[in-house]
Amino acid sequence: MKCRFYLLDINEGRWDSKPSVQLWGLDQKNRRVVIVATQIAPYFYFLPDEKDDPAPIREKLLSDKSTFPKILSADIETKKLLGRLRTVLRITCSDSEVVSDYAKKTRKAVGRGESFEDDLRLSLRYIIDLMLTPCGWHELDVEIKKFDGVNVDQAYEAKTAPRSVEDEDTPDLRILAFNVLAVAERGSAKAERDPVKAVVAATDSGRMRTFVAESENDSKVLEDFAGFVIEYDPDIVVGFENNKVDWPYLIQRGKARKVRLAVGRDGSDPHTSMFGHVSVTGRANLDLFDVAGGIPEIKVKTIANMARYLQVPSAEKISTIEEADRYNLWIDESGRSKLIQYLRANAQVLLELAQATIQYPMQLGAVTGLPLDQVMAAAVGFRVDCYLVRKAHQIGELIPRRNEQPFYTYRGAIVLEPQTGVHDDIAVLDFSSMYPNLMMKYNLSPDTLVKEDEKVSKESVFVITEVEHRFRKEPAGFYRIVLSELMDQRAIVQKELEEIGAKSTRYRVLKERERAIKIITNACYGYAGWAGARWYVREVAESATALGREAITKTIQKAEWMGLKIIYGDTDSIFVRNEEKKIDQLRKWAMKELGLEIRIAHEYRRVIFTEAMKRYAGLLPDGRLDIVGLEVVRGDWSEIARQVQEQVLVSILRDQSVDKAITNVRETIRRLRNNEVAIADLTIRKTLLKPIEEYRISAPHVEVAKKLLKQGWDLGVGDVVGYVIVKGAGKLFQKARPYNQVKPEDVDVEYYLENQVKPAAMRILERFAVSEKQLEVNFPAGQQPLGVS
DNA sequence: AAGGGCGCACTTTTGA
DNA sequence: TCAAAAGTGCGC
Repeated sequence: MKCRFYLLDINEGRWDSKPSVQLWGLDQKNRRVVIVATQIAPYFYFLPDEKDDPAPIREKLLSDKSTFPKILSADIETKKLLGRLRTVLRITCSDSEVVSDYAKKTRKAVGRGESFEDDLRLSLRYIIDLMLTPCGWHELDVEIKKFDGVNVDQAYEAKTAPRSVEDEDTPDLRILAFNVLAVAERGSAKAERDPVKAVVAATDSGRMRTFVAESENDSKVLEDFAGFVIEYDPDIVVGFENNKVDWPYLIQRGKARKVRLAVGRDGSDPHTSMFGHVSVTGRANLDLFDVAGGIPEIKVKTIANMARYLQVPSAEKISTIEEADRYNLWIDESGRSKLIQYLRANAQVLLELAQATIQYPMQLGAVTGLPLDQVMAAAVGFRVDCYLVRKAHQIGELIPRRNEQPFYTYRGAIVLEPQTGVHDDIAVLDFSSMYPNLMMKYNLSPDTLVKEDEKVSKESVFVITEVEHRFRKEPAGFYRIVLSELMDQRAIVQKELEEIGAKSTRYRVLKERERAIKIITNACYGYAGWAGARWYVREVAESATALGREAITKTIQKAEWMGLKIIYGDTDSIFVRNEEKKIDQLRKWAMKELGLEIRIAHEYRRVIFTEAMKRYAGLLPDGRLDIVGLEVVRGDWSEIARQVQEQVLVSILRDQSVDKAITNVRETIRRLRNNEVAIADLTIRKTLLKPIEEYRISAPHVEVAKKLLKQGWDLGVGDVVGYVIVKGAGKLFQKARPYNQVKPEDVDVEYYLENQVKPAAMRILERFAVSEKQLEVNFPAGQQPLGVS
């Protein structure tokens, strides 16, 4: 019988002592299904040295039963290595576990030659071999089977290989959001010591369950929560930092209490898997923290900030309770109910956040080929990697291993010195997808790169000026193939988007697909220059930036020759006077001469530059401010400094009043001096970018982190440390305190005045001949003329 | 178990 | 006292 199913999760295992993969998903009747495929042959490729004949090697491997008892077959095939046809042995094994070991032993037995694709896991192997689409539909012939302990509506055994089919439907997925509460008198709760106090789960069917521990024994909470997951049987499980915090905590508590959290659809426990994420078999466990990570507008990644940014229905109901306050709330009866309310509100918001954002991970999964639960946990490089692995397989390219490579830096893009001051009516022009287009146009690719000593005719190659790298014009290189396909896909999506209404579900799906395609497209340049990439070729990235520099330089020359004054430029953009005719002419020229499309990214009614590159603020036609690079948009400045700078920018750009700006700054200074500014607005946040012990200097956030560690808090790489500067003698790092351990009267007001508020305000005001003295309250307000550009 | 790239501004510490 | 180094987070 036929089965059409939507692929939600995939895992590998053994079935009847054979390697197998399980495909978990939903069918068209919205039944939860699992399909077990056992007709799978794990394999790897062996590429003999060019001097060696593959046939005797084949015989040798097949006959050596003591070393290779699990080799099923060795077939001589033709594959490509960087575009060149090569004869390889495809060595098929009866067990996926031996693949990488056999690859090593083969290299040893033969003495020379290379192995390929022995590093691909069986589930990934299966996905790419059959071109399966995570979060997409598939069809195959199946036979109904009964599998013990598997909790689905229908289980099948695969009779044929599944094939991906076009289907616009998105099945009705059940979502469960959860969060876990554990408290400690001092510092972070530790799973080996502090039991779980409560778990709250909310479902998209409108159910909300609160499991509270009646005593120190949390066995029942764990059992009840697991029971609820199994009962509701969600397809998607979400939380916030659930990969790093909630699941690991529950898993460890489960071990301590000997309670099994058999929440997988096959009855298995949640377990840590690829990219440090937690996998729940048969479901997609998703961490909304990773989703927030992909939204740069959300500066401090918290549930509340994410909810506010996305404006989910319950965003207003959410509050924040500091981890440090939870213990005291818990031991008090009314505090406890407040805490439970907080958890419930969080769970509800998490659910809504999942509903609001789930399409993007789904589309990113479908585009890259990474399963839904892995795709957001994977860094950008690994998403590109997975996409390229699929495409390589498709065109018969051997997939190189990711290995440690020497690392070279190379020259990047051009940034222009800005014309300092205020400018009216400015257009920002940029090249659309500059690097991808240049990579395609000049066929920049690992397989088209001509080696230094190689002789080729001049006409057959592109020579990249300055860096002198050469790339064959024909045939199309790997990156050209991949990028063209991505660009084409995006164009198709964009065309359909234009045709359908903005309110339909389909529109939202396509919008997210477009975003996913764009992200992968734009990441290819960086990927090519990343030493950890499978297709790392410095020359490709180096040539792309060289061509980029050439393109923008030529454009600047042309613009200036046309009489268009350049105010500023960075990488692929130039800021010019908004003169429609000339801009139009420049666009036509760029299309013809450079083969690049120039678009007007946006227009500014006014824009202000300091002397610094990459820092400016512009007034958009609708009255909003576009603030770039300045303290306002930096997360490592106090809120008070950012606010004061934003007010200055608003006064100057929108109201065109320096006086008003000065008045605002004075008011902030007054509030500071009067201790009227909340500690939260004085907190400075910095991320720990490496292990504490590796820091060579004493920085404030590092010292505070050490202090917190001593107090029993868990802190490590990637965590953000919030601190406040207090009065006292010594270096700054000696005066930094954890933000929640500071009393208002201890704040070092002078520091905030001199090192936060004034510098942030003066950065802008000094352009208008305002002196620091004028910011002090006792100085009379004078008439300040607007600075001229 | 998990780095896309380089260019730049800016603050604070370090060490001569 | 001061330049260099360390460190962070941004722009594109």
